[in-house]
Order: sequence, then structure tokens, then C-alpha cells
Amino acid sequence: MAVTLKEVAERAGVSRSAVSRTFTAGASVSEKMRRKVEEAANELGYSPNALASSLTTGRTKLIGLVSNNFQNPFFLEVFDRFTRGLQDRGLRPLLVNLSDETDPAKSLRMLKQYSVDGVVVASSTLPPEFSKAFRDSDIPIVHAFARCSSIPQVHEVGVDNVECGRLAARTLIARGYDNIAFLGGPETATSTQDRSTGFLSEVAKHPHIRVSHSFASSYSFQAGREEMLRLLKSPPAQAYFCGDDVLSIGVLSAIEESGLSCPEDIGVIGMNDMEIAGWNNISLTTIHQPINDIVATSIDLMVGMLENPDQHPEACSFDCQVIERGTLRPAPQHRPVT
Amino acid sequence: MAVTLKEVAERAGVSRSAVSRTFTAGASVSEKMRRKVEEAANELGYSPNALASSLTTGRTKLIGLVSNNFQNPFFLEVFDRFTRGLQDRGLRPLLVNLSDETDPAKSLRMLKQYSVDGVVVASSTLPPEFSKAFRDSDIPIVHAFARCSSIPQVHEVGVDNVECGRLAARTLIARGYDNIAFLGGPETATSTQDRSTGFLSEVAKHPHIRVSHSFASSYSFQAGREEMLRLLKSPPAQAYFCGDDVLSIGVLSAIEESGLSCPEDIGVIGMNDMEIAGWNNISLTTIHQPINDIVATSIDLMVGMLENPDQHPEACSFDCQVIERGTLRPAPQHRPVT
DNA sequence: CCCAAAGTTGCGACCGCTTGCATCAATCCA
DNA sequence: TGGATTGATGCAAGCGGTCGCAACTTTGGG
Repeated sequence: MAVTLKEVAERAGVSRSAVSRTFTAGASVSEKMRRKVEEAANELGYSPNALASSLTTGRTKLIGLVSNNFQNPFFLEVFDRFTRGLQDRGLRPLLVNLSDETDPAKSLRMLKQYSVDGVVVASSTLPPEFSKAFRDSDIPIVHAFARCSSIPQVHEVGVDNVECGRLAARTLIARGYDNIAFLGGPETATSTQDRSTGFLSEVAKHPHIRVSHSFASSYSFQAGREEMLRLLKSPPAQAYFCGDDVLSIGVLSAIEESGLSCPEDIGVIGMNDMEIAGWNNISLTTIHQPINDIVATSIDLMVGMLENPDQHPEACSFDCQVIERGTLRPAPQHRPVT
Repeated sequence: MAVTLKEVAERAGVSRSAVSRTFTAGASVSEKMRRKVEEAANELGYSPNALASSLTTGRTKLIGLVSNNFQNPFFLEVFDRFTRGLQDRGLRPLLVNLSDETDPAKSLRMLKQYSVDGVVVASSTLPPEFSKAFRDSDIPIVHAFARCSSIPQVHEVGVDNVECGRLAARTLIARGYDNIAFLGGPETATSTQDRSTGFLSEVAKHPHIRVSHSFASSYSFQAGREEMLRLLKSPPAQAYFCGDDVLSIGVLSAIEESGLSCPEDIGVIGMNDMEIAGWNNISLTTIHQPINDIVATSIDLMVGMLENPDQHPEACSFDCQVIERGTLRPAPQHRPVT
């Protein structure tokens, strides 16, 4: 069906190796030969079979892109960046949707069958079994949007969610709120756990601040809305740190629906700074995750491992900053922001 | 590095063919042999190299999933459905982001290099060159969210955008609006062209209705907002049909910002019914695209072509329906909805 | 002008797997 | 009981490439 090396060789009247060489960078071919081969190749519409060559070279340039976050628009931005970034480096993303996969080993086996050169896991909610399973294969792997551990088993890049929790608490306290709460995603998500830890530990430094916390059933609009509706049945806190932007928007919706308004009655600060947060009619004050940096670094690490497979796993975490929009009251004048 | 067929064969003390056969469905192997091989395979942790076998079988089970819509959350839902659907059939999506690719031939060549068994294009905005380029390759291809032509060159599945335009116009007219407008996405997007055509042709049947139209620079929030802000400098229409939900939300934002309100002052009907449209604090009346049906059908068509490559290209278009939410005024009592 | 070094080319084995064909054993029926 | 089926196995060629090695052609320096 497709044109093969052999046909090009015959047409050009040269050996198969000659053809192969003109298509592999850095091989020794004379100008004359190259021209002859390229001409024949063009006439025939030849392009080398990447899979066949992978057999001998051992590299497919296929990268498994694994995620279970196909509900949250934030991850569309992530996929966009990853696919472009990988493409720019001549790598091909093989997409794996873990959403209804419970057995990590199975996905891993599949990835192995396709001899991916590496896999990047993009998820902030993956249970530990997955990382373990992946680590035990000896495929180069980087976990993006991961919890950054002190002794990483695989490359990890993301933000320090504990620090984000602290940042959120500091921000709320600096705004003069003295009864604040954390409204997380599912309690099993590592990101929620860490943000909660950070938030609470920071508040603990200020004994006069009242604090509480609760969890939504998922990182989704409805989950956020329902949890907030529930919270509003009792007297709510003055301000909430929500574990995610879409969660926050659900919370905003609940507040509005209850006849209250934000930021006048209740303040909200989100997390991620996805594009929607900046929409003028949402205007959510939130903590920015440097998604570009995270993706770029993940890809760099991946490429690094491809070139030199045995590197020490590295944990690389980026700073976050709060993006001031309209869902938090301004800092009181007499008390500068910390 | 990875365990190979040969090693398993040696371990089990059988021929390589025997091993190969126990891993290919429908091959002739005795129970005894199968057990022996499976044992050896398990001990060694063997799993067949899909790429190597593709060399002889001619099928990789790789499907190119091509799109240029990585900005619009609607497409995250699309990718979710596609990846799961393909995975369920044992196919693997090779993701291609066309966003900054101008040359279709290049992407196509890449796809060929990886010997994908087929490609599904998921886009409503692809310029015609792309479909042409794809058609001329003899790779099975289905275009999802496509303009459905009467004499399709490739399998096309989507909605009838002309009819959607008509539906929008009928809906607005039935609500008693008599000065209405279409606010499309980029004028070059086929979906916008068709919706515009349908909308205008329907309005033409009602001479007393005033109509106008304009285009936003892209299917994005800001583009919608800016275009609406511009329109609001002159006296606006009573209701707008926007070519997309996120566009609509931008429009909503502009309306609000101008001190007007929706649906009291201006009505808006969107298109797609993405999840965000249903968020309670957005509550956008919109036209539902049956994304599940479109994706499922696309996959079915793909699988069909894999089994029987020369089928007539088929155009398959689904009906849309309007989802009533809060951005259109109710139909006047004296005048039933058509 | 000759010879060594450097640069080009082709040969053929191999990458991991499949599959047509021949072989051989087991089964069946008369 | 024997000959013909049927089923199970192995052999070896090949899928589309790559690459080490040896042979050959240039080139350049003395």
C-alpha cells in the first residue's frame, strides 16, 4: 500500500541503506546521492515508516499522555499546551483516558505494548497506586500537576499545594476576614489534602481566627454548589478558599441563589486561574497555577530522560500567586497585605 | 530491555510461532500448549509488541484524533467521549493538535508515518484544504462536527447547521422578537457560515422581522464580548443568536456591563449546550448538539471502515433541539411556539 | 605520483512478530 | 485395521526499516 524504502531504492538505482541514510539525520551521504534519493522519494511520495524504524532504533517518539481529568476545562488548557509542546519536539502524544479505568496495571501494559518512549501523567487527583505502578515499570515518566514529595520516586512537577493553602489563608487574613473556611474537592485528592493542610496550618498561627473546612464530592460546579448550599443552611464563614475554580463558581452560584452577594456578604478565592475565572461576569479572585511553566518543565524533563534515561527523580515545584479580581473584599487600609 | 517472543518461546521450550499463536485470537493452539506458553509469559512478564506485529498485520489500532479546537471547553467533552469510545474498542487515539499548523499535508504525513489505521477529525472550523488533503490520502477518515455535504467525500457526522440557524430564528420569532440578529464566530468557519445562512433564510420568510448579522473574531469569550460591546454602541437588536456558547457568555457579559439585562432588555440564544451553559449562574438558553450521538456514530463509522475499507462516504446529521433556560423571554401567550 | 586517511556506498544480519506451508500426530469412519 | 481428515506444531520468509562492517572512491600531503 504505502511506498517503501525498497521501492525508492530501486527507482533511484541505489542500495536500501543509501535511502535509509538520506532519511536519518547525521548519516554519511554525499550530496549527489542525497539529491538522487530525494528525487525518487518525491516522485513516489515516500515517507519513512516510523514504526518499522522504531523496531531497530528502539525509539518510537510516542509519549503516553495519561490523565483522568476530562471534566475540568482547566485540563483542556493543559492538553493544548502538552500536545503542542510535544509536537514541537517531534514527539507524539498517545492519549490515555483513565476516567473509567480502575486498574493502573492495565493502562500501563497497553502503553508498553505500544513501546512509548515515555509517559507523562497529567493529574492532580491520581491515587498513589498509579504512581507506584508507573514507577515500577522502567519507562521514563514525569508526573505533572503532582504532589511534589521530598523524596520523589519519579519526576514530579507542579505547585506546592501546601504553600498554596497557606497563601490563601494569608490572603484572607490580610483582608481582615476572621472567620474563614476551606472548601476542598474530594477528600481523596492529594491536591485537596495538601491545600487543606497548608490552609489550616497557616490559620493556626492566628489564634483569633475561626476556621472550618469541608469537602465537595468532586472538582465540579454542581459539587461546589451543593456543598455551599448545604453550608448556607447554618451561618456561613466570611470567606472561603475553594480547591478549584469550577468549584468556586459553583459556590458563587449558591451564594447568589441564596440572596447573598459576593464579595459583600461572603468572599471567595479559587485556585488554578483557569481562563473562565477571568471572564468578566465571573471575575473570580484566584490563585494562579503557572500552567505554562509546569507543562514546559515537564516536557523538558521528559526530553532529558529520553536522552539520558537514568537521572535522579526530581521534584520541581513552582510558586503560585494570587490574581486579584472581584470576589474578595479589598484589604483594610490600616493593615497592609502580608 | 522488554521481554520478547523469543525468550518466552525458549522458556516454554516451544517454537516462536506457538507463542505468537497463543497471543493471537482465533489461531490454532492446543489447550496444553496455551497453558505452557501462558505460564512462561507470566513468569517473564511478557506482553506482545503491538508495533512489531503491526508490521506484518498491517494494522496498528492507532487512530489519529485531529483537532484545532483546544480553546473551547466544549471540545474537552468531545475528547473525553472520543478517547473513551476508542479505548473501549481497543483503539488508541494519537492526538494531533492542529492549532498552529497551517499545512495539512504535514500533519497528514506524520499520521502516515505512524501508520494510523484511520483518522477522525473533530472540528467545526477546519478550512476545506484540510478535508481535501485528508481525502486524497487513502486512510479511512471520518470528520466529526463537520459540515454535512450532500455529496460527501469522506464520512461526515454532525448536525445540520443550516437547520440550527433556522431553528434559532424560529425560536426567536416565536418569542415575539421582531428585531433579531445573528452573531457568528469567525466568518471563515463553515459552521458559522451555515448557521448564518439558515438563520437568515428563515427570517426571510417573515418580512416584518428586522434582521442583522455580524461576526466575532473567534469562538471565544472575549471575541463575543467585544463584538457585543461594539454592537451596543448603536441601538441593539432585541435578541441575538450566537454561534457558540462561550461566545454567548461573552455577549451576556457585555450586556450586563452596559447596564442592560438579559432576558429583559436583550435575549440571547447560544449553540452547543456545553456543560457551562447549564451552570445556574449562567443559565443560557441554547441549542443542544447531541455530542454523544455524534461521537458514537463517528466511532461506529470508523470501525466500519476498518473492517471494510471501501464504503461509500456517508453524511450523517443529527437533529438539534433548543434547551430552554433563562436568557430568552417566554413565548407570548397569544402566539404558540412553532 | 603514490599511499594513507577520510568519506561513501553496499551487503547482509537483525529488530519482534506473523503466517503460508510442510510435517507430524491424532482422530474418524468404513 | 488402514487410509483420509483434521488439528497442532515448527520452519523460514518476510514486514520496513537500521547499522556494523568491508569494499570502494576521493582527497590530500609529501
